[in-house]
Amino acid sequence: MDAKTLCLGVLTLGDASGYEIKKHFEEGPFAHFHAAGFGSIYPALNALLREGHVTRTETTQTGRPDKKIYKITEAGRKAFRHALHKDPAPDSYRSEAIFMMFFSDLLDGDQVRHVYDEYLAKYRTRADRMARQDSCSCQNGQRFVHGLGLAIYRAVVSYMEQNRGLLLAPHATQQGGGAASVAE
Amino acid sequence: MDAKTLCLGVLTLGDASGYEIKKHFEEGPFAHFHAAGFGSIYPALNALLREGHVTRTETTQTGRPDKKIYKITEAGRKAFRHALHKDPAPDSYRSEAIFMMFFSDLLDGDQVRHVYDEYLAKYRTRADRMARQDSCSCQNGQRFVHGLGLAIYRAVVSYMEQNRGLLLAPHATQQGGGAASVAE
DNA sequence: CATTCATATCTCGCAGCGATATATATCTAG
DNA sequence: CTAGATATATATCGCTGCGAGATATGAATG
Repeated sequence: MDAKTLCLGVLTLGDASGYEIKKHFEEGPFAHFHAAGFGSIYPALNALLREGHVTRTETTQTGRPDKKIYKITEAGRKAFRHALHKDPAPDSYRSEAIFMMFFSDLLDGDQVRHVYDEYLAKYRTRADRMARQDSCSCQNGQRFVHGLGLAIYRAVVSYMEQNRGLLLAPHATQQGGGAASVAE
Repeated sequence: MDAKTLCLGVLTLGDASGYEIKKHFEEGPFAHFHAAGFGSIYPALNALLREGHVTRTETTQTGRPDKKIYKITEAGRKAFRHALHKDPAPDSYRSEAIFMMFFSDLLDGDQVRHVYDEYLAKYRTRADRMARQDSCSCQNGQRFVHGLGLAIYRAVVSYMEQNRGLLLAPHATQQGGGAASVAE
């Protein structure tokens, strides 16, 4: 699925600028299942404009830089629906943090603890934020995806809490404690 | 984390050819947390050879094409350990299937059912395979990562089974027949 | 008064994914 | 018995697109 299709998808939810589309991929409802950077979004929007799949309105703002609001056209909706009817590419997940934890025996204790703590904190924050967001979205697909994200985040948090001992020294589970043998 | 570091990581687990390294990323213990294609692996191995981080042994096989076995050097181990001490890049997860399910209201029922069924089947298979693999790996980091993968897959399967109704029409599950109201 | 942050658009280089080419032996189907 | 698929094995090429930076400005922070 290319960047154009992703942008069209966001635009079916409402008109937006390139900047807003990016934010959508960072904080929005499917932030957790896809990403896109400026380097893909802006070229994609220009291509969509050329193809007549979106229209562009330039809004002059006082103070702020000018905004270019993109709106999906009927042709765009049709193209998007068409793209959704192809077989989905397989999922791809990549996590450097987990790769590091896999090799925890090659790392010193402080680094493992650091990576573990940061990772758990990040997933806790996300789970909390998602739980608060609730399902303001009325559409079933959106509710389904939101719930799935939440379920995954909770599973990760729960597993990590219960298996901390596997990664971090078998002796002390305390963090404040006095670093007995671990000296640097 | 670049392809070179990923290859070094695999080679700390044992000598391997480029082909075997690829298989490692497809079926091995961290298959689920990273991927790499030939287009990244072979150039990476050549670069590592130039840098002295691996050595290469050409083995002539009868029948099969020649194999080039790569072995990590002391310098390579050091470089790998060094790379593991940098802050990990944030996770990235991309799933076209979930993106599609998000927009399930724009798709016709057959397509949604198709995507849902394929997706659930794939995750069930993976969860089963992982459960069977067990933790033959004695190292803690490997056990931790294996368990985490299993926990995530189980959470996905469980959530999807319980929330099938959100995506697929509330009335009928209609697989074959005329479909009354409640079939399941 | 300086700096950092948030809004906003856009380009460029480099990494790397997917597809393809090449070669061969075995396994499967017609 | 041959045709095609499958598995082993290496390698390159083009296109996509990510990350980093350039550019611009007002508002909040120090």
